[in-house]
Amino acid sequence: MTSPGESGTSIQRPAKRRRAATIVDVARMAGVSQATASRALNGSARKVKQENVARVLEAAQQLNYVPNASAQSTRRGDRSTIALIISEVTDPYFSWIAEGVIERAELEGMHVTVSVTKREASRELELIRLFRSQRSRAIIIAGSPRGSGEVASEIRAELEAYEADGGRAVDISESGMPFDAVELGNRRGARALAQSLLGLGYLRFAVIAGPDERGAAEDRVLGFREGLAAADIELAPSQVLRGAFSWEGGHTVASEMNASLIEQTEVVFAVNDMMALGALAALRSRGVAVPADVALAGYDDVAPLRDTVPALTSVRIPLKQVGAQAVELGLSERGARTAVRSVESSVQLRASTPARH
Amino acid sequence: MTSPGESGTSIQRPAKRRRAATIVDVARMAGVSQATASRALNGSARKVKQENVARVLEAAQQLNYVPNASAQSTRRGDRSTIALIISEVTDPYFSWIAEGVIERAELEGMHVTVSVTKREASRELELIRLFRSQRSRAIIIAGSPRGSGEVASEIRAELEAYEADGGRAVDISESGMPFDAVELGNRRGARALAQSLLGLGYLRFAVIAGPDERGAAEDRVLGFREGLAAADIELAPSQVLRGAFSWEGGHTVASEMNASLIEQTEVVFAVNDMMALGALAALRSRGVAVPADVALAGYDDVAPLRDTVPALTSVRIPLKQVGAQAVELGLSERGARTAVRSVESSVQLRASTPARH
DNA sequence: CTGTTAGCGCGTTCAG
DNA sequence: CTGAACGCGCTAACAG
Repeated sequence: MTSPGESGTSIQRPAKRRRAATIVDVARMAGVSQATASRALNGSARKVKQENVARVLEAAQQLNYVPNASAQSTRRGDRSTIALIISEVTDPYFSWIAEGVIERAELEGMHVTVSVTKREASRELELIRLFRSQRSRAIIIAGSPRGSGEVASEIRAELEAYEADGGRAVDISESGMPFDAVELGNRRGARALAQSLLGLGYLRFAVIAGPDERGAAEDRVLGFREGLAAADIELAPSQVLRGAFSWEGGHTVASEMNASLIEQTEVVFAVNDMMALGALAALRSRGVAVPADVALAGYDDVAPLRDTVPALTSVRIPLKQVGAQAVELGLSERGARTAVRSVESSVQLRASTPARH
Repeated sequence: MTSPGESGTSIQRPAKRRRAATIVDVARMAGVSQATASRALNGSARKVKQENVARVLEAAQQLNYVPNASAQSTRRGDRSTIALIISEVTDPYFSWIAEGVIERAELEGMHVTVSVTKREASRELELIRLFRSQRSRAIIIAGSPRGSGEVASEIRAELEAYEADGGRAVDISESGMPFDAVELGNRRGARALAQSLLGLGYLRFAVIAGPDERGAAEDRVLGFREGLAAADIELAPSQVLRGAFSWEGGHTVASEMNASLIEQTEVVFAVNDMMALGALAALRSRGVAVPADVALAGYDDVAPLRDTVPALTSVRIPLKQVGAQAVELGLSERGARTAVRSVESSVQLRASTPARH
């Protein structure tokens, strides 16, 4: 909160009109009717005399005319923007999905508006309502925190209403909601990771999981459990630590992790890379060497985080592709049943989980 | 590109009406006039009988009514959303600014729509036009690539037109454009970094800069030069390497960096952290040890990138605060002159630049 | 307190 | 090919 601070050397600003030019102004200036102006500006079916087109375009240029998007879509019933709802902008998991969504949408000539829930279901509900009211073409939701509470069913109802009005909801997750979805294969990926780690000779595990048992991230815990079960290994409750889905979350969990638990653990699996990195930092500052004292694996395999030291074992998800597929679903014709796309993930073994002798 | 893939077990979707309910539907159902319905829904000045309010709300609920945002703003001339234009979503520099913008905007009850230029000026122009047409309350631009070309002046004209129509443009950078701005102190910060490095005993420098001499990042090169000049050290052209503003950019530059140049260099300054990390990875794979063989510094001090090994020296900018201030400017009354806010940055010396002997 | 009427800015019939 | 007139969904005047 700095003070207003008007810089002394700053530039004078030209003061002009206050109201934006409308198509009527353009028409008047061009000396044609408003209808003709409209036709000239957005090549309608009807033809307009070349000369008039030129005059209108000239006038528009002159007046710096831009159509009023609200009025336009009021009239046309437009649905020309895609809404993307994510939990957190600064989390690379979400920003890579966003990248994919934006790129693919642009290819289709659509614009994307990104908004953030901060993992609050109430905010998600509010946003869905907003986009419904804005007549967005599709609403893509990545990482909804909704479990089964009060708000959760309101959200579902809102999305159903949105679809009833002709919108398209696309879920990025594992959820069995009645909407189209892009599945990340979290469960399968985590199972594969567990098996890979077993293959490397690890036998004693701990998991750094999300704050509660809701959401798609929990599928990673589940899958990991299943993978271990194949070797008759179970995860005791004390071996599943919970924290926020962030660097800080992983850091906190690892900082507070019981020393004897660390002692007994050969490898820690954090359900996403950010948490893994937080844990890595915390372990390091506790004097616990990774991977010498304890190995570490993450999930998502987010690009710039790959080259930590030691390099982090993770499960790669083609996040950009996930975003792109969500757009494709959102733009496709809606069938009678929900459509599901899924992507392949792959275990990336690196230095943070060396083979155990 | 996966095939449509309709999952067999997927859920049946309820098919309903196709047109969204309007306020007329609500009014009819409640048995009141459309005007009363409007008043009941958004508590206007006039009072409405309690019973009617209840009937209207009930009907709205029943019909799953949501106001048509376009029609609403067509009528009210609304300006209730803030537009944020950034270069890249996946770059933490921008996503942290976005975080600040979104949080602060939410405090003011405004929504933010984020969009991305991919550093293409033409795309920036298109977006500004879009937001002008959408009557956004303010347009906040972070990291505009605009230099002085053809598009650059079009962009400027577009922004001026936008302001003439009552919008507010806010620039996040160092630019001397006639718009309000949040200054990052790039030049000052880079100068301070140079001086700190000199203080540590470094005498031979190289810089990894942006792809060209446009934009705010170039101020960092300039400031760095100024800092060195104080010790009578100049940066030869061969000591300024240019690459893309990304991990890949830094990686490429460092990969292709002349071996003898590395030999002669004591410390490399990359104009942002992402590039620094890319360079770090490249150097490492070339067998050049950091900081033993060459030291390394970045800029921005972006959060989750701090705990690399070695920890990266950088210049911290309070990015969230920058975003917040941009919102404050965008929402403030416009004065006759452009307003400028500035934030303090601070050099963070870490293991990647140890003191020399 | 309410209903009727008049626009907001635009695209689009329907006559010329 | 063009203009006059209408209506999208909504809010805000104006009369009751």
